[in-house]
Amino acid sequence: MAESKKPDSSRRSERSRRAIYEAALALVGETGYARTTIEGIAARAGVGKQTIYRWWPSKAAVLLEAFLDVAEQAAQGEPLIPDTGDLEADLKLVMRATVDELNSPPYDAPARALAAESVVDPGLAAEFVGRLLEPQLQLYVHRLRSAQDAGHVRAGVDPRIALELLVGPLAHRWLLRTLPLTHAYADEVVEYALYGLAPRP
Amino acid sequence: MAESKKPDSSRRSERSRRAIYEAALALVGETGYARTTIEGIAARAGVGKQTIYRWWPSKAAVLLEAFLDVAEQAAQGEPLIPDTGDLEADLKLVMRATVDELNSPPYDAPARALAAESVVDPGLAAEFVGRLLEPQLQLYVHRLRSAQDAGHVRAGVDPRIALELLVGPLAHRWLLRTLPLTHAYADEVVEYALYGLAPRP
Amino acid sequence: MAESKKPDSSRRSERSRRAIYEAALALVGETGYARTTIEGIAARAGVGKQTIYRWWPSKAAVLLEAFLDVAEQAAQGEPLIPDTGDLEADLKLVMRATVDELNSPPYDAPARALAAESVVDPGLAAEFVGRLLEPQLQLYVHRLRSAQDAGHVRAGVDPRIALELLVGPLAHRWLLRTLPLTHAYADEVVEYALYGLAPRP
Amino acid sequence: MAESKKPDSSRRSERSRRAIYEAALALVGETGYARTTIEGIAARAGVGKQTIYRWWPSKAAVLLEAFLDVAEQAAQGEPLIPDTGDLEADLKLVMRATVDELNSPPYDAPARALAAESVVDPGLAAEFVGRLLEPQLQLYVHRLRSAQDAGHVRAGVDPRIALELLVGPLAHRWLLRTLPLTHAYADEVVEYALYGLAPRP
DNA sequence: AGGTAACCGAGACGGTACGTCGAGTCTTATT
DNA sequence: AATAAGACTCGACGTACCGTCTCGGTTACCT
Repeated sequence: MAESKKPDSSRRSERSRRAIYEAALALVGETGYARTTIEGIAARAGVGKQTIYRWWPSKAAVLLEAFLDVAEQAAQGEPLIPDTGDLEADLKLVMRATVDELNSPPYDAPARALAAESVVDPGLAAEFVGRLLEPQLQLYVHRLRSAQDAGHVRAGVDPRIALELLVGPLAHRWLLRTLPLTHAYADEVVEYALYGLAPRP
Repeated sequence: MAESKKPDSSRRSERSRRAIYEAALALVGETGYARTTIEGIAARAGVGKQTIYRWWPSKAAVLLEAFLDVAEQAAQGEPLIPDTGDLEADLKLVMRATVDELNSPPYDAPARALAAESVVDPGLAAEFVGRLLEPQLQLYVHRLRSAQDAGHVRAGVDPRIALELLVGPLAHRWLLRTLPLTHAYADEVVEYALYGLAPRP
Repeated sequence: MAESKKPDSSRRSERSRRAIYEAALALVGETGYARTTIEGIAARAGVGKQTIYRWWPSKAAVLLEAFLDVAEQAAQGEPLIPDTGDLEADLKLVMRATVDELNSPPYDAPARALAAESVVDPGLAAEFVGRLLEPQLQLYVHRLRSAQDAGHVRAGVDPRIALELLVGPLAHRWLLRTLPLTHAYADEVVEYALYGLAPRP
Repeated sequence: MAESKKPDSSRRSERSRRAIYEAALALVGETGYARTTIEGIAARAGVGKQTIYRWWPSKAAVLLEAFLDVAEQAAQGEPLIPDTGDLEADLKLVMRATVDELNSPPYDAPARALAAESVVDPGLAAEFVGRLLEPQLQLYVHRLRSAQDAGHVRAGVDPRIALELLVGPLAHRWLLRTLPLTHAYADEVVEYALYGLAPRP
C-alpha cells in the first residue's frame, strides 16, 4: 500500500524553488507559454530537470504556483474592495484597477497562459479558480451583500450572479480580445449592471 | 516583398480537404486537442503531412476551418434570434440553446480548444472572433436594436455593451468552469441584465 | 502482353534533353552528387519532373548519359594512344593525360559520382564500365598487342592483365585519395609495370 | 571558437553503442546501404535516433565505426603477411586471402558501401583510408622491404609504389566489377608485378 | 484543315526519412 | 536524500524529395 514514493519536503531546496518561479515567469513573459519548456526553465534556474519533475506534475502547475507566489506577495497590503457607501463608485474603482492589471504585460502573460490551459485542463482549472479567482470573486460577494444590507441593491438579488454580470464581460473582452478593454468600458459595465440591481422605487 | 510561393488553390484536392476536417474533429473529440498531432490528422485522413502544411499554418488553423465548416453547414437552416416581441422570452430561448450547445461534447471539445488557443494566440483569436463569434454577436445587436425601436429597451443603451452583459457571464462559466452552466443560470442572467435595460417608468 | 507504355522517342524534345544534361552536370559540379536532386535538375532545366522520369530510371542514369554526351563530343578529335614505337613514352603520355583529366574538377565531379554509384549499383556499373571505361581500356589492349608484335613485350603476357597493372594503381589513388595523383606517379607506375613486361634477355 | 557542446563520453551507454553497430551491419547486409536509414538503425537497435545523432555525424560514420569494430576483433589473431623467404608465395597467399574476403558477402556489403561513400566524401575517405586501409598497406611495405633486404627486390624500388601495383588492380576489379576477381587473377598480378621488381641478373 | 494523341511545364498528391526539439525517466557524482 | 547534470527512449515537429498523378498548353501527325 505504498504510495509511489513521495519526496520529503522538509529537505527541499528553497533556493531552487524560488529560482524556478523566477525562471518560469521570466520565460513565459519573454517568449510566451507555448515556447517555454521545462528544460528551459531548469536551465535558466540553474537547476536539474528532475528537481522540477519531483515537485510539480506539469509546466502549468509550476507556472500556477509561481504566479500565486507573486500574487500573494502583492496582496500583502490587501486593498480589497472599498466600502464608501457608494456602490457604483466602489465597483468602478476595482473594475478599473482590474482593467489596468489585465492590460499590464507582466500580469497578462502568465495569467493568460494559465487561463488558456485551464480552459482545456479541468484539473488545472479547479486549482486556478479555487486558489486565485474565487477569492477575488468573494470580495465582490461581500461588497454586494453589504450594499444589499444598506438597501442599495434589491433584496432578491443573488450576489453570485450579480458579480458575474460585472466580471463576465471584462473576462470576455480580455480573453478573446473582441474589443479593447478600457476604463470607459469598465464604467459602462458597472452602470448597466447596477441599473438592474438597484431597488425599484 | 517576395511572397514565399503560394500554392495554386484551383488544383486543390477537395477530397483531402474534407478528410482532414473530419480527422481533425474526430481526433480532437476523442483524444483532446493537446494530444492531437498534425501527423495523427494526416495519418487518419490518409493524407501526406505536406498536404496539411501546404494549406494551413498550424494545427489550430486546421481545426478552426474544420469547425467553421461544420458550423456553416449547421447554420444552413439559420435559427437566428427569434423576434416575437417579447425580448426576455426570445433571449432566454437563444441563451438556453447556447447553454445546450456549450454542454454538448461534440461542440464543446473543438470550441474549447479553439478558445484556449485564441486566448494565447492573437492571430488565431482574430480569425476565431471575426469568423465565428462576431457574426453570432451581431444577431444580439440586431435583436436588441429591434427591441429598442419597439420601446422595450431604453434609448440610450449601447447594444454592444448590453450583449456582453448577456454573453460574458455565460462565457465565463463555460471557459473557466467556475459553476455549472444551466438553463436556470441563463434565465437569471437574462433577467438581471434586462432589469437594467428596461425603460424607467 | 502490353509493355507498360513506353514513350515515343521520335516525339522527344531535344531542347529538354540538352537542358537536363547541362543542369545535371552543373548541379553535380556545384553542389555534389548527393545534394543534387531530380527536382533540382528539373527546376534548373526549366522542365517538368515527369519529363525526367519519362526518359530515365534514376538520377544516376541521367548523369551517366549527360557525362557520356560530353565525353563523346570531347572524343571527336580522338587522341587514342599514340604508337611511336616507344611503348614507355607512349604510355607515359596517356597516363599523364589521364592524371590531368582526373585532377580537373569539371571531369572529376561527375566521374567520381558515377564511379561511387557504380561501386554500389551493379546495374549502373555495367553501363558505366561498358560504355565509358571499357572502350578506354581496349585502347591499352591494342597498344600493348602492337608492342607485343614489335617484340617489346613478352609473348606470354596477357594484355588485359598488363593494362590493369597500369590503370589499377591510378584508379586506386584517384578513388580513395590515398596519395596525390601526379605525373611523377604515372611515370613510375609505367616504369615499374613495364619492367615486368619487357622480354628477358 | 565555441565548440557546439560535446557530450560526455564517460556517460555513454556501451549497450546502445554495440546494439547500433550490430543493427547497422545487419541492415546494410540485408537491404543495402542506400536503403538503410538512421531511423531504421535506431529502431532495430532499440535506441532513440538522438543517441545516434549524439555520437556520430552521419550514417557513413556509424557504419565505419561498426566495421572497424568487427575488423579489430577479427584482427586479434593477426595474420599479417607471412615471411617465408619466398616473396612470390607469400604475396600470393595474402592476395588470395584478400580476394576471398572481398568476395564474401558479409564483408563485401559494408566495405563496398564505405568505399563508395569515401569516393565521394573526402572526410570519410580520410578516416576510411587512415584507420582501415593504410594499416593493411603498411604490411605490404614491411614485407617488401624485408624482401629488399634479402636481395629479392631491386634496391631502387619504392615499396609504396610496388604495393600499389599489387593492390590497385585488385581494387579496380572489385570496385567496378570489370572482370571476376579470382585466385588466378591474384596470382597473375603478383607474377606480373614481381617480374618488374626482381633484380636484373 | 481539323482532330487527336503524344509530349511538355507545372505542381499537388501520398509517402518516407531527415535532423531537431522537448518530454519524462534514469543514472552518476556532489553536497 | 535531494541536488545539478545530462544521457537515455520516445514521439512529434516542420522540411525536403521521392515517384505518381492530374491539369491545361502546345506540337506534330493523320486522317
